[in-house]
Amino acid sequence: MPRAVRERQMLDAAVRTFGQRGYRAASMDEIAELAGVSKPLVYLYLNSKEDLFTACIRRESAALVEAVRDAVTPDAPADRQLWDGLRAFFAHTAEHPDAWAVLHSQARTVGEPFAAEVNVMREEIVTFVTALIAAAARAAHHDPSLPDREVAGLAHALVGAAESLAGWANTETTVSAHQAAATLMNFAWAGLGDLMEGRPWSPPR
Amino acid sequence: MPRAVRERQMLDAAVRTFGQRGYRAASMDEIAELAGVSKPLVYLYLNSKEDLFTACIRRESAALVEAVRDAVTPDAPADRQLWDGLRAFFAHTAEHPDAWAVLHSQARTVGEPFAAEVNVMREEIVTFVTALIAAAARAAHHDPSLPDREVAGLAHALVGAAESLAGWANTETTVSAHQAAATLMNFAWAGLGDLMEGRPWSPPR
Amino acid sequence: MPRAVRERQMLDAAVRTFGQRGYRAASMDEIAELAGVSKPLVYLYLNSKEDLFTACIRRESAALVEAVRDAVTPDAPADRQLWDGLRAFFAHTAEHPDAWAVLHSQARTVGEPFAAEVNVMREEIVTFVTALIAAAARAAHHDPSLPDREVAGLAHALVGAAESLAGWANTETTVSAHQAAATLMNFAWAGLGDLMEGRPWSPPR
Amino acid sequence: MPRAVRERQMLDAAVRTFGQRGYRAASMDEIAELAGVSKPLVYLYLNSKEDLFTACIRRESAALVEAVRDAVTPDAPADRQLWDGLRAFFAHTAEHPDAWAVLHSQARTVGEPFAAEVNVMREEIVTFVTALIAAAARAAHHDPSLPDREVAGLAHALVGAAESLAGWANTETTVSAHQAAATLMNFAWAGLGDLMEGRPWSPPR
DNA sequence: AATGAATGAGGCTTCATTCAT
DNA sequence: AATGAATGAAGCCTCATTCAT
Repeated sequence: MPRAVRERQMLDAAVRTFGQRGYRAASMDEIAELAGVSKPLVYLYLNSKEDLFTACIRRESAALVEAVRDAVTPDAPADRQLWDGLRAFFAHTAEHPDAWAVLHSQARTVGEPFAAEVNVMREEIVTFVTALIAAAARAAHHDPSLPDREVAGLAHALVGAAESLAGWANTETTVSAHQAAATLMNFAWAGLGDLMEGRPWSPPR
Repeated sequence: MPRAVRERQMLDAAVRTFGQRGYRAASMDEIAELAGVSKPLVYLYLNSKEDLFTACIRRESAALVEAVRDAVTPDAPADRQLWDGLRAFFAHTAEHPDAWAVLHSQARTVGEPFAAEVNVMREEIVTFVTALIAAAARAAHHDPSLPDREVAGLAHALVGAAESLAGWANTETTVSAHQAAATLMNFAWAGLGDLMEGRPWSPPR
Repeated sequence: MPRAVRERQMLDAAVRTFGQRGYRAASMDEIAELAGVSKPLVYLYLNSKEDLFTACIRRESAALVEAVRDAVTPDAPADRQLWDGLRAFFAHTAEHPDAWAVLHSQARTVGEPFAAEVNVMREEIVTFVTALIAAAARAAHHDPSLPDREVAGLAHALVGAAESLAGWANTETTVSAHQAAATLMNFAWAGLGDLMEGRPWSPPR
Repeated sequence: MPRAVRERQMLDAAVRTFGQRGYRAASMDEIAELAGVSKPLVYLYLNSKEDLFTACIRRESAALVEAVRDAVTPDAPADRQLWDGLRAFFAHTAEHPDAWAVLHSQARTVGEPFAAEVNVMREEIVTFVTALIAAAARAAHHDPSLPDREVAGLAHALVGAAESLAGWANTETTVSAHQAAATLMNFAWAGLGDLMEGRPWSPPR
């Protein structure tokens, strides 16, 4: 069996185990067994538990970013981009709950090297959202645009809300990616103030 | 030294260790040493690692809820209640970063009993926020108010955004509780749409 | 409360705990709690776990020997003495199962000092039975009596059978001390050979 | 070194250690060292202290039963079968004193699961002896044979006497298996009554 | 290309025992 | 006469990792 295939099997097993048990509680024994190979082979291909975990983070980070990026049309209006990206995000995390657990819950609780690894991706997304908000603000009004720090804070809030809703949507099995995205757009774009007045946000087109 | 005092020392040490290392990586040896007692005494007073962790969760949950509750004036307008509560929340999490790590990051990644323990508190807060939103909606417009599921989703998004910003404010040491709360009110109450148009939310009074 | 009374309570608790759990598995904590006193008091009165166990063995040895001795009439015929002694033995062990467990099962499995302690009593009984058999043999036939070694072996076999039956009678709750003693007299006095021929032993008088 | 060999070494060491120290006092460290392996290997092959002890009991039970069974000729007269079986029993227990200690002394004092384990074998032997006695009784006299309960009691007494004599023969190093068996046949078959009259049992053939 | 065999190190937990009052 | 507070030592068990084949 070619090396690339074996390696993918191992990563699959590792993501599943790390996602369900956590980094410390996951044992190399369990991962090797789930992958259907002997433990020494795991070490031969992936070096150590730390390296294996890092490999999981990298692969799943890339997959998630790619899923979101593929869904967004670069030149569309800001709320449209957000709407498309969020739907892709919720759909991907719902389809790969263990991968999402690795990225969101596990990697950030283990310690610096891994938290940093996952933050690379997170900041990438935050930067994307920051740019989106800034562009929309510039397009909408002429006056002094929002201060940078403020925009960064808003982007963080938006991303945090999305992450939180991803967990909620995974728990409440009746909530679809579409619904989660709609809720978040309402919340983030229209704002509670407008919603109170009966002015919800509505999907473009 | 009286039992109650010793017990508090142990819990302090445990919260700090669990918060920084995580449940699995924290060793009872380290906790005992940090508390300045021998390991058997920890077991005599707190039974087991699981019980110790549970005791940490309970104590810190109660402390956080109390801090928020004390800051909110029950009959004030909704946005005022939110504004006060958020400032208290960000202030408390900033002052007790290890406690916040235990509640937010660690407890939810270890397994069911602990996640459930912390979710009790979380749901308490979500319920409070849900009621706040629902009341504001009823007060503001005459039409049939927002559907329950929708309101719950909004509350989850708001709480999630707050949790996420707490982490951000802890990382970026220059962000104060006041600023974090202002950012979130802008985001959540005014909404990005209004912000784009130059209509930020401003603190009541 | 006078010291003698307290001490008896402690020994009662110790016999019960040692009998049920075994020497190693019994904890001083459990014994102290069962006795209704604090642990330091147990140490003040009885010095150490070893000493406590030794005290249990001595007390229960003496009680068992006394029960048997009191039941036997010194000048009665040999089989009558045996019959009376066995009934007393089975009755006592049935009434004090924990004490019997300490003497028979626990003390002999812990290690030399304790096994020796209980063997003092055992040899006392074996010696008594040996003398009984020897006397009976001398009284019955004129010729060269049985060799000493042989008589000692028989006494050991008899005592061993009795000990084993005591366990059996304690397990099978329907077997009374009287029945156990009758079974053993049949077995030991008449012998299987005679029993096969329909010549059982029958109680004197 | 192949697994089967290592496993036997471990069981040998375990039987010796458990037999001499008892279940609780025996440490896995000591067993591993005596077996010449590291502790984790013991756990890898035998799972836990409990499982290791159970494995010891099973192996030694089987060995003892096999030794006795191999020595008995199925269709021989009852006293001949008993005589052969007892010699094999005393010879085996004398050759494997630690194994005998595990089965007789240790396993029965630790707690239910183990006592039950060893009782399986014991009952097997008692059943065999019971059948032997019953057959002999039927063959010998025409009258209604002995009641079942009575026969079971006799078998228990016989087995108990044998067990006890095994300990005695192991202690008194000058007593051979042959002598022990002869003593017991005298005692059990002829009975003290006959012996008093100078009518000992004598070996068949 | 792959594995059966093996271990050093470390973690959770318990227990007999003492000290200061 | 009695105890609340405290610990050194030791035991069971698991795990990441390597070697020889």
